[in-house]
Amino acid sequence: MKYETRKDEIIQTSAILFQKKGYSAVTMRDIAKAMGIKAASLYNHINSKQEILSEIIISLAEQFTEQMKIIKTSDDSSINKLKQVVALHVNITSNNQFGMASLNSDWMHLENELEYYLKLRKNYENDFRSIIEKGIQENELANANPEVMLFSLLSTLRSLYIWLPKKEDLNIEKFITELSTVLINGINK
Amino acid sequence: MKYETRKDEIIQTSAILFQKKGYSAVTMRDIAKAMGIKAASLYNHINSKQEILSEIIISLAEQFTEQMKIIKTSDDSSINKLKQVVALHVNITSNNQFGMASLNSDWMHLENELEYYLKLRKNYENDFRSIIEKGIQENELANANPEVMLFSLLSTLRSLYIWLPKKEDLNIEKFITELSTVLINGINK
DNA sequence: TTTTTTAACTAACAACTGTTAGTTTAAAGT
DNA sequence: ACTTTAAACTAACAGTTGTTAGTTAAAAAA
Repeated sequence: MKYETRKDEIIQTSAILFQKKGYSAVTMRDIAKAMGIKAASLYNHINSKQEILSEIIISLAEQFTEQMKIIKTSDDSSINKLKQVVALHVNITSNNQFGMASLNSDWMHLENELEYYLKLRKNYENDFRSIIEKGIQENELANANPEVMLFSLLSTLRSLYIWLPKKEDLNIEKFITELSTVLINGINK
Repeated sequence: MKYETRKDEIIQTSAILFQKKGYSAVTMRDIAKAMGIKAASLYNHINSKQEILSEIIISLAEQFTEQMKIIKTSDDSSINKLKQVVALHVNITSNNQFGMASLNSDWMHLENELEYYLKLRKNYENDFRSIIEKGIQENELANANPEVMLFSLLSTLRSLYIWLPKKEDLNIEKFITELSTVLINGINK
């Protein structure tokens, strides 16, 4: 069986559609059609369109938060922690190709859960920033503007959902190594 | 006068709204309300909602394409060309904060102009890739995967529209230097 | 002064939106 | 055999959508 429950199937089908056109441009009739049923039938399994979006985004955001907490509290070097963050993004993204598009592009359409999402994101960014700042303090990272570093790293990691699907025959482990190298050592000779 | 024409005012007002909620979630009534007129009055100046999106996106995409052509055909070093590309993105983004959100998030809602937009983007990416590949060939850049380099650089530059507005009192020239340094030399000590 | 143009307005349209109510069918549980 | 549940259906709702038609008032051009 491909899906655990019918609700799960609705959520994953919706994620595919949301990724193509965005949450607002996808109708309940679009989702239903993709599943071969009528729009009203969706409501036997979910309570609202909004709930579908929440389920997609919040579960992903929580995965990031949980894993970041583990990385943050380990006693690895800053560089190693950053490598683990790269691996975290690549792994979650490659397993949730479609949902990551909603996380990045449709979070503002959350209603009840918007505040909670923003809290999770803020915490995540703060943890990320702490790792970088500690690395600079301890002379492990270059003495550059930590905000610029954070921006650059996070932008690349957040865009993975656009790029990973294009590379069908990708060796994930190799890619994590290559990406870490470029992000940490730059592109200079 | 803040706007050259009333049409220009509609386009710039729309860009602000599109940036917050995305093209599909913004209605003609929203745009009209933001301008203090009725939705039907917009049609004295523009032909369709679609036209507003096209005007925002295509003019920006053409700016990138034109400037890239100039950078590409100069006889600078690869590193200097890349620094110029960084400056190009920072400058266009800081002058078109809101429009850049549409360019990055709403291009798929283009209709007649979608094909043209995709052509411009493909050309731009190809030029970018050529600069990187030449840099590697001539031993100016690290011998890493050029696709990963391109992905990393482009992701960061395309996300500028999210970050620049947050830094109100930003020295643009200084930021271009800092960002170039991080992108080219990485974050390692 | 008269005419034309500009740019707003009201009213309405047909299509589409998320969602609800009530019904039907078949499988599962007793 | 009977009852309950799961999951589909049809029909409809009230509100919203982009857009058009026709009108009005004031400014610009003649």
